[in-house]
Parts: sequence; C-alpha cells; structure tokens
Amino acid sequence: MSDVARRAGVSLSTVSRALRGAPGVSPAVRAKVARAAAELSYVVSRDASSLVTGATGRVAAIVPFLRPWFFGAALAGISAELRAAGLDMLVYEVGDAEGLDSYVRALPLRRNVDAVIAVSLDLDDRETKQLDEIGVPVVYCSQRAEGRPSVFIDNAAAAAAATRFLLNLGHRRIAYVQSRDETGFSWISRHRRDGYLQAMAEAGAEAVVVTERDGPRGGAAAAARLLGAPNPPTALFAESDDVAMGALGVLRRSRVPVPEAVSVVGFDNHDVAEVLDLTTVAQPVSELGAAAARLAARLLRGGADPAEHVLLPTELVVRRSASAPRTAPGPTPEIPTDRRGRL
Amino acid sequence: MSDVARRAGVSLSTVSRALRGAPGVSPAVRAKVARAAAELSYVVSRDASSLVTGATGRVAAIVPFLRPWFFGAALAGISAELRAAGLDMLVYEVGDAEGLDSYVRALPLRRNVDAVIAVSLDLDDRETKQLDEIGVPVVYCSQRAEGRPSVFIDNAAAAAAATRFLLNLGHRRIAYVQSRDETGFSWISRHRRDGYLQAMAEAGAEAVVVTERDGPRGGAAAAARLLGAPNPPTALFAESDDVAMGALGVLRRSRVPVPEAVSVVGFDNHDVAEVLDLTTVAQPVSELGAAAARLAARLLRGGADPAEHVLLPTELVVRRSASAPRTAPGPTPEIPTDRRGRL
DNA sequence: ACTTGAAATGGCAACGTTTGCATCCATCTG
DNA sequence: CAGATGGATGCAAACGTTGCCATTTCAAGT
Repeated sequence: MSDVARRAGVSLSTVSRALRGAPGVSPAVRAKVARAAAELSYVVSRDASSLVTGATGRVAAIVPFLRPWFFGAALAGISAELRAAGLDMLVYEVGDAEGLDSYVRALPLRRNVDAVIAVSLDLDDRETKQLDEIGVPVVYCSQRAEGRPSVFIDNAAAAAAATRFLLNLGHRRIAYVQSRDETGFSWISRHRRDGYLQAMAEAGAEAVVVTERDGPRGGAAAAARLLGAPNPPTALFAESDDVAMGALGVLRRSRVPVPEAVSVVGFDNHDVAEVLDLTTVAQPVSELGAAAARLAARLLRGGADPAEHVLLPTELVVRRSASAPRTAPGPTPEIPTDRRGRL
Repeated sequence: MSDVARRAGVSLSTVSRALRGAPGVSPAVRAKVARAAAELSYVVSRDASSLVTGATGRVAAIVPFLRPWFFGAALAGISAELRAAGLDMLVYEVGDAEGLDSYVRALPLRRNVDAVIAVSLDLDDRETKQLDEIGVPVVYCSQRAEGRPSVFIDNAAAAAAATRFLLNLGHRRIAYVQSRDETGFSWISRHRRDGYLQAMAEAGAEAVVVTERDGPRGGAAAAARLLGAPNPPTALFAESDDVAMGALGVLRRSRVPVPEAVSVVGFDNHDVAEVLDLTTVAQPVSELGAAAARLAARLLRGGADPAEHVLLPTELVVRRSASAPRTAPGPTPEIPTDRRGRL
C-alpha cells in the first residue's frame, strides 16, 4: 500500500480511505489513488484489515456432504448473496455427526470467520450449544433452530399435502420411505414423516413406514421390499428425490408400470426429477441458501433480529409418476397396454 | 494470545512456539500452554499469522457453476485433501466466461489465498495468462493447461473408446450430442467430440454432430431433432450424462425403447446414471479434485514441478442403455416385445 | 569449581492495514 | 479583514501474530 501511496503522492491514510470509498477524500485524489493502485495491480490484504477492524470478510458454510445435489444448489444461493455483500465463502464438509463433533470441538472458525451458515446439519441440543460457543453468529439453513436465526420450509405441512394428494387420487395403501444414515434419523426426514403420518391418520388410512439407507440405493432397497409385501402399496412417498429415483429404477427394471401399478412421489425437485417425470414437492433450495446468506449479512451489519425465522414456501410439482390407482387392484401388477398410448 | 501467556505463566513467544508445535519448547511448558489455551478456548488468528508469515492458509477453488453434480463431486475431493493439508477452501462461482473475466480482473485473490484451483474453467490463452497474474500458483483441474500444473483425463481417447464400443456392437449411425453454452464450445466437449470424430472416421462411418444447449434440456432437444431426421441414428453418444438423461427422458416419453430402438451412451457416471441404467464413460471426478488439491499443497511446500501434469484413467461402465442395434433397422422404430423379457 | 555449549525462554521489531486526532488550507460569515 | 467553519490530508498508535536475537538455565566436560 505504501507503494501506491508513493506513486499517488499521498499518505497511507489517504490511500486507505480512497480505496475503501471512505468519506473525506477529494474526487481528484480518489481517482489518482485508484489509478496508481490499478497500475500496480494492488489489492488490499484482507488479513491486515481484519487485524485492525476485527472483521474477516469471510463466512463459513458448513455442509454435511458436498456431493448431493441439494448442497450444490444451496451453496449456489449462498455464494451469490455473499458475494453481493462483499463476503467470501469458506466451505467445510463435515460429514456425519461425529465429524461435525470433532470439527466443532477444534473451533477452527473461532476468530477466522464473521459468521457461520450451517446447512441442513441436523444438530441436537448439545451440538447447537457447541456451535453457539464459536463466538460468531450462526445461521441455520434448511433447519429450524429455536431462538436462533434460521431459514427453512415447513417439511411436515408439505409432506402432509403430498400425502393428501395421493389420498385424494384414491390411494389408500401409501408407504413412506425414509432413510437412516449412520448417525440416526435426520431432522428433516423426521418432520416429513410426521406430516405423512398425520395426513394418513386424518384419512383413517394405515401408515406404512419403511426405513432403508440413504440415497438411490436405499430407495431401490425399499422398492424391492415393498414389492415383496403381502399386500403391496399402490403408492410410494419418498423422503427425497434421490430415494424416489432409486425406487423408480427398481420399478422400471421390474417392469412395474409407473404410475399405473405404483405411483411415486418424491421431495426436493431435483434437477433430474423433471427428466424422470417424477411428481415431487419442490422446495426453493438455492433460495434457502440465499436467504440464509442475506440473513447472515444483515446480522453482521447489526440490523437483524438474532432469532429471526424465515419460512419459505413449497409447491407440489405434478408430473406423471403419480396418478389415480387402478380401480381393480390385484396383488400381481399387470403390464397395461401402454403401446396404445392410453395413459 | 497474551491471555494464554499470562495464564500459563510464560511469554508470548513461547506460547506461539508451543501452539505451533515449533521446536525449542520443553514438554512441560508445551502441555501447560495447551491446557491454558483449551481453558480459554483460544485459537490463533490466522489473519495475524498471515500478516507476518505471508501465507494465508487458504486456497481458492473457482468453479463456473455450483449446481451441476460434477462440481459438487470435484469440490468434495478438493475439500478433503485441503483439509488434510491444513488448508481452508474458499469457493467462488464465477459463471460464464464473462463473469470469470470481470472476476479475474478484480484480482480479489491477489494476496488473499496461497493458491488457486481452477475447476473445468475452459479458458483461452488470454484468460490463462490473466490467471497467471494473480501472483499465486494456479492448478488446473479437469483441464489441461500447457506449462502449468494440471489434472485431467484423456477426453478424446475416452470418447473414442466409447464410440468404438458402439461401432463394435454394430452401430453405424451414431450421433454425437454436444452443448453450446452462451460462451461457445467448451474445451472438454471439444475434445470428446474430436475423439468421437476420429473413431467414426477410422471406421469409415459418417459422423453426425448435433449441438443444443447444455444440460438435460439440450439433450431433450437433441433427441427430438434426431427422431425427426430422415434416417435417424441407432445410437446417441452424449457429451455428458446430464445431456444423455435429457435424451432418455424424451425417448421414454415417446415410447422409443432404449436400447432396442436407440442406444444411449453418456459421459461422467453421474450419481443418477446407475438408476437410469445409463451406459457411460466414468471419470473419477472427486479424485480429479483430490489430485489437484494435493498438487496445490505440494506446490506450496515447494516440492512440486510447477508444470506437472496428472492424467487420470477413465472407464466405460456398461449398463443397459446401449446394446447391439436391431438387425433389420427401419425408419420407423417398432416397439419390441419387451414383455417377454427378451433383452 | 569453572568453562562450555545447547536447550529453553523472553524481548522486541515487524507485518499491512485502519482510525482517532492533529494539522492545514480554503471558503464563508459578520 | 479577522475569525469561524469544515473538508482534506497526514501522523502515529494500535491490531495479534511470528521470528530474530539476546538472555537465562542447566548439565556435562574439564
């Protein structure tokens, strides 16, 4: 910076003020400084600034995993908003609860970020309190944390609506497919299941919940299990599109026509759901991230309620993987004459 | 840090040395300092360290987009390796070439990261030179940059092999589906197309290249166009699984049986490819990222050739979306009697 | 006992910024 | 025309580390 000062013929303070757009610099000098900085391709060192201002200009996004579609979409929203606020995004993949635990205990974020955005982390009380200790504001994304800033959807209501959609189509035997990862049930799936259970109970229908591992593999396993049941369901409601897609794969390979023999509904509106004609509950994933990032930025500016909750809407996207059940259902699904084009 | 020093009853220098594991500290003192730091839940400020050491402990990963499956997988690999090296990962989504341009011009990385990993950025010479100006080592991931450290696969060879696979099955009319984003052809697609063209030429088969927009939508459009051709191809080789999945969607909705009437081959081995039974060229995406991160870390330690190239292998994953063509091909594809289970 | 050397520790300057305060100068007011 | 006002600018002290150098301590060798 002193190089820039020398080149522009002014003092360090003036350069600092000019480059930050701080008031108290004449337009002429400001331009001169800008030119000198450009000529030297100089940029301020955030580290040095942080040292005196105390702000790092960085926000950490903590995700359990990086590969699933959901997190890429969420990070895209976060990234865009953070950049608009002039903040950089650090990304940490913490894995399961155990990984998170060891991660949080090490407190590497302590004085190295201004805020943390925890994406879909499924924390229990103890872990939430641990995060409080980091010493910077934590915004919860795709997750409701009482008394703390969070952005989320109403998973229970959305799942109930999707379930009622199937019920209203005439389905009675609707199975819910949930995943159990190594670390127990996830917060999100729990809520979706509760919505399903409630809708089923209200309709007087018998609930069937099958639990398999996460992802398409789990969905495949669940479909296999349900096809082997004495009285197989006419509809599957999967915790996520990933799971639903696994089930669709098994059904297709088994030549069980969807939706004629079995209807399938997912959750997320995954990018691939459209291609698969999967009826699903769409949630605004990127917007979830964006809202969390905006909330974090507002928190840093001091203009936000530190316990603000943002509820985002969901929408049932009706495609062709779910329809009214066959009127005369039998235990052995027949192949309908779909070559006639009769849906 | 002075708090820790006071509590441990030693000087600042000693605390600094003890906490960094530097030599010249007695085990007793080291333990005492560690305890004091833990009691105060103190962690060193990287910013302050950076100021004097000149190293930031941060590496930037620049990706064009965050949503596609590919980048999540790549970032997962990068993240894991960087963490193993004690480095933090900053992620920037730069969008298309124009976004990258304005981004690089602003040089925000200049003195704020130790290295940059450019993931699948499709840069021309001018842009590559621009990146050189950042002043920190740049590692190219999923992209070959002459004279610069890069990690990549042999796209042309892999595409040629996939094309020959179709040729050897008996296909002659094989179309290649490529995408054109707003910024022109991508580097990667170009190479894959070249491999396809070469294999077709060697077999004396006529090449057909269709260009549509990127992603499943583009694949859908391409499939629609090919179905409307006078002599439609018996096989589609798509630039990526995303594109292939779009094509599969159109074919399924149109009741064109895959692979009986049309074989489809993709590229990437997307997580969903397995569920869709998509035959595809698998590339080790996470490993691509991991290798790039390792290379970056090695570069920072000074123990790497600054022009090192890492070539990773690909593998043709044969599933059920591609098979030998029907022996008596006709212009109007018939529905084969697939209910008999005859593949 | 005295020297020698190595290991452990402390003191202090420096890293590149920001910011409060002092200073300077030009313009406006009475 | 003197004095007040206020904007532009410079000076210097921090911020929390690290790393060089000096000092102390202690054990071993004479």
